[in-house]
Amino acid sequence: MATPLHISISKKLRHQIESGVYTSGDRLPSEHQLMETYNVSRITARQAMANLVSQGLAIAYRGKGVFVTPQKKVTYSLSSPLVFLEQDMARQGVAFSFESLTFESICAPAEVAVALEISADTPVYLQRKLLRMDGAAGAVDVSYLIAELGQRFAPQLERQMTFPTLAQNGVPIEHVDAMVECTHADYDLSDHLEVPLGHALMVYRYTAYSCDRQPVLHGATISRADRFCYSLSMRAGE
Amino acid sequence: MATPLHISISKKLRHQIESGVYTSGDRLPSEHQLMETYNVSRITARQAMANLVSQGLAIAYRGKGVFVTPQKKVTYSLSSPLVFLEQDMARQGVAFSFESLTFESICAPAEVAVALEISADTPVYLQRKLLRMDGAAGAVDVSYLIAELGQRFAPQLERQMTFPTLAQNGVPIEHVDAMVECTHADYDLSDHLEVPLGHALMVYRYTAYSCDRQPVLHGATISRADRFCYSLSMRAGE
DNA sequence: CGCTTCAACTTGTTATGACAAGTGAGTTTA
DNA sequence: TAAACTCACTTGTCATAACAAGTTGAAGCG
Repeated sequence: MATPLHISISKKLRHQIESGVYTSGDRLPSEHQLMETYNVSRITARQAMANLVSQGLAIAYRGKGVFVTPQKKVTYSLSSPLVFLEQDMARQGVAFSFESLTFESICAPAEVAVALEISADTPVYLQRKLLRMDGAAGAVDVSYLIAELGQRFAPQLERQMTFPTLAQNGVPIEHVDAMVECTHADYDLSDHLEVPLGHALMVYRYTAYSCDRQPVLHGATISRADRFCYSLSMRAGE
Repeated sequence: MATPLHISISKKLRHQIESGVYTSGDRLPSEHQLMETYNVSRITARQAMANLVSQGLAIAYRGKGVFVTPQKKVTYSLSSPLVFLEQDMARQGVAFSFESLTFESICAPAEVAVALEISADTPVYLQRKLLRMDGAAGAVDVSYLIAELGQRFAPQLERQMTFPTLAQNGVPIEHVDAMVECTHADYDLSDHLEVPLGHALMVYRYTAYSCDRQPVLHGATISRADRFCYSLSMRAGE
C-alpha cells in the first residue's frame, strides 16, 4: 500500500469524527485499542493520534486519553475596532469570563516603544488578561498603555484597561491599526495558555491612536486558533 | 531533568535559528548528527526535529534534510477590499506569479449556493488559482462566480477572474464580507499546496456583493500561515 | 463515613533495530 | 561525451521494549 498505515488510520478516525461517530469532546480510542483494532505497533497508533492532534482535531491529555477538540469557533468582528477582549461574545453560545493576570508600571520595551512612538525608558502600564471560554483558557491579551495618559485613573485601568474606560477619562480612540497572523505554541507559552506544543495560535496585534494621531495603546491578543476566527465587512472604494 | 530531551534539543536548535547560527533556508543538522552531538537515540532526535517542523520553524524533505523555513511573511491588507490574489505585493521582496489551475462551469455546490443566495443547480464559474512565491506554492484560491453575470466575457474571466475584470464588464463590486481563520493541512491538500501534513494554513473566505447588495462572487484563499499575515486599518465610530 | 492506598489505566519519553524511499554525486558504461 | 548505474546519505515508516508520570476508581483502613 502506498499510503502509510498511520495516515490511513488517522484518516479513518478523521472521517469518524466528521461523520459524527465521535463528536465534540468525545474520547477517542486509546493507543492500546488502536493497536488491537488495526493490528499495528504502538508507534504507528501513536503517530496516527499525533496526526489528529497536529491537525487540531484532537487534544491529548496524559493519563486521561485523547479527546475530540471542541470545534465550535467564536467569531470576532474586526469591523468595529474595539480591543479584542471587550467584545460582547456572550451570544455565541460560549460562556466567557475575563481575568486580569497582572497590572504593572514598567519602562517600555524596545518593540513597544517603537509602536507607541516613545523613548524606550518612558513608563507604560502593562496589563495581561486571560479570556476563559467555558472555563478553559482561550486567549491571552498583553497590552501597553502610555502611563502618563492613565495616571489619573490607574485603579480603574487595573480592573479594565479598555477603550470605553479610556474614552470615559478623556482619552478617546479614533483609529486602530491591526494585524492578524498565525504562529505556534512554544514550550513556554503552553503553560499559560494550556495548549499543547506546536498548537496553532492566532495573534491579533493592534495599535490604537487618539484623535491627534498619537499612538496610545499597543498590544496583542494570542488566541487558540481552533476556537477563534476573525470576520470583517468592508465597503469598496479604495 | 524535568524537561524532556527532545524539548531541550529543539529549544537549543530554535535558539540557534533565532540567533542567526542557521538562517532562512539553511540546512539543519541531520538526525544522525543530532544523535552523535547530544548522545540520544534517533527517536529523540527525530522528535526534536518534529517539534521544529510542527512549530513552523523548519521543513523536512525526504532524502535531502531539514531546512529552516523562510520566515519572511507577506502582508496582505484587508483594508482595501480586493480579492486576495489581485493585490500588488511585488514590492515586499518576494517574486509572485499566478497560475490559473482550472476554469469550469458547474452547478453550484450547496455551501456556495447559500453564500451566493441562489438555488443549488444554478450554473457558476469555478476557478482555481495558484499563487507562487519565489517559485514555491504559497496560496491556492478557489472562487465561484454566478455564471450568468460573466457569460459575455468568459474568455477574459478564464485568464483573470478579478474585481477589475468584473468592474470593466459592468459588474462592479461594492461590498465584501470576509472571514479569516486558521486550519491545518490534511493529507489531500498537502499535494496541491506542497506543505507537510499538519502545517498551519490561513483561510480567507470572502463574498463580494454588487451595488444592489446581491452576492456575486464567493470563494476562499488558502495560504501557508508561515508566509502570510493580514493587516487592517480601521477608523473608530461604530 | 471519610480518608488513604493501590492497582489499572492512560499518554509521554526513550532506546534499538530494520527496511523503504528520495536525493545527489561520483563512477561506470555505451 | 552523455546516459545509466551505483552508493552514500537523507528522512519516512514500523516493530518491540521498557520505564515515567498523570488520572481514576475501587479496595481497604481508621
